[in-house]
Amino acid sequence: MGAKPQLIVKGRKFDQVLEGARNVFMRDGFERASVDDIAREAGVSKATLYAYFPDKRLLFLECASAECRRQAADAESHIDPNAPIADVLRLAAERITAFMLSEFGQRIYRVAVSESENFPAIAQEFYHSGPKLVQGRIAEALRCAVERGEVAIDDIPFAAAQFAQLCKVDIQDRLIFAPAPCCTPQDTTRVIEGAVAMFMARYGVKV
Amino acid sequence: MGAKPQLIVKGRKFDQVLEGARNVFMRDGFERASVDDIAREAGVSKATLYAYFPDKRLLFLECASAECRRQAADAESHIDPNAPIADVLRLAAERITAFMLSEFGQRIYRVAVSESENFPAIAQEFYHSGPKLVQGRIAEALRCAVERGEVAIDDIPFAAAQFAQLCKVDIQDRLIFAPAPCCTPQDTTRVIEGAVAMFMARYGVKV
DNA sequence: GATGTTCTGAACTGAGCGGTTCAAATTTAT
DNA sequence: ATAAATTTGAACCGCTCAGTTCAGAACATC
Repeated sequence: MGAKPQLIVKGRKFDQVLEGARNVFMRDGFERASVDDIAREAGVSKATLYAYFPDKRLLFLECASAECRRQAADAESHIDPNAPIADVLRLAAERITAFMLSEFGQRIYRVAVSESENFPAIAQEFYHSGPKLVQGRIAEALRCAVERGEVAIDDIPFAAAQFAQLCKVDIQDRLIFAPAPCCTPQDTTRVIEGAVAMFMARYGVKV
Repeated sequence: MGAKPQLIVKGRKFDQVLEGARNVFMRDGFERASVDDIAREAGVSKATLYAYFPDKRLLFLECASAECRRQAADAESHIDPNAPIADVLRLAAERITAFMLSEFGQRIYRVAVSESENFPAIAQEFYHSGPKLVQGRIAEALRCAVERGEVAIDDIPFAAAQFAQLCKVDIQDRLIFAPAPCCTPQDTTRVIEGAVAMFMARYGVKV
């Protein structure tokens, strides 16, 4: 049989550890997560865990980095640069709101904010593999649309940031601060349509 | 001499305790703040502290509530409902960005997010005495402007939320996630002017 | 099935923290 | 001055948690 792809990981349980840590850290944050809990969740002995990661902080850093990479990979959507810009924006808005509404999106944001002071490196990585990356994608699409003459924009990155921001209207704050059932699909749709309408009103070229 | 205003507080050191707790909680968050630290910061013995607040959580709740009230009081600015709406919005935007950029604004947001899961009541109070309140103020101003025929808006609260959101473009994320020197006054001005321009393009009535 | 590696489980250390206690000291009120 | 209320400091309890240790079991490899 063909040799299985031998990864650089030293032992069998490496991935289990990372997976378990991911769950617990995302659930409880860095401080409240206990190493014993992580070991239990990972189905691994504490000794094994410490064989791989001699320090809780290192384990957290590794997890957070992995999550950021995963997040960036998930954002790898193919944007059709030839579609009408309003459609492209609507699609982007749908992805942004969906991410915010997802369990994963909320948890990672919370953890990133909470630990941004103790782990500034992680905060930066999150920023670049999340908001900044999205902004860049939108900017690319806008650049195409400007060339096609659909929109007139002087500061493209800024306009992209404005649009991304408009997608969060009322959703982000309520998700974080208000109790659970706070964003109906209708709300989301209104935010998305509102964002597109506002953006086109500002930058759209009258036909 | 006239009797000093006797507050309902039982002892002399009550305010000291609250003040010290405020500082430490805002610096370290709930979990990382130690009661011994708070007592030291307040210049008060641990026994005294526990005489007033028999529980760390109660102390935190009291502090957070007080901060929310303070925050709401600070927002008590007089909006001239007869001024042109663009000017009103510009002023509101300046206040919003100034708050975000302030040390206080950043700390309270961070703490609110961090503790929103363990203290949902606090999170809600923060939301209502902060973002929600601001949104309400803007909505009022918009209502006047609609009556004057300066703008045409169907969903006023939503439009207010949109504007408030536009004031945070790129600032909020960078303040939280990126290292310190990240927002020049020029950046801020661009965000404010960009928000007003966009809002007026969408809702302004052509003269 | 022998050998070397990885994993286990459970006990242990040491430190920090929330919360308590109390006799003595200080402040305030009468 | 005296009595009552408040504050102090320091020791103390019980608990949790990060990190260590190690003899032996499970596993992989040849």
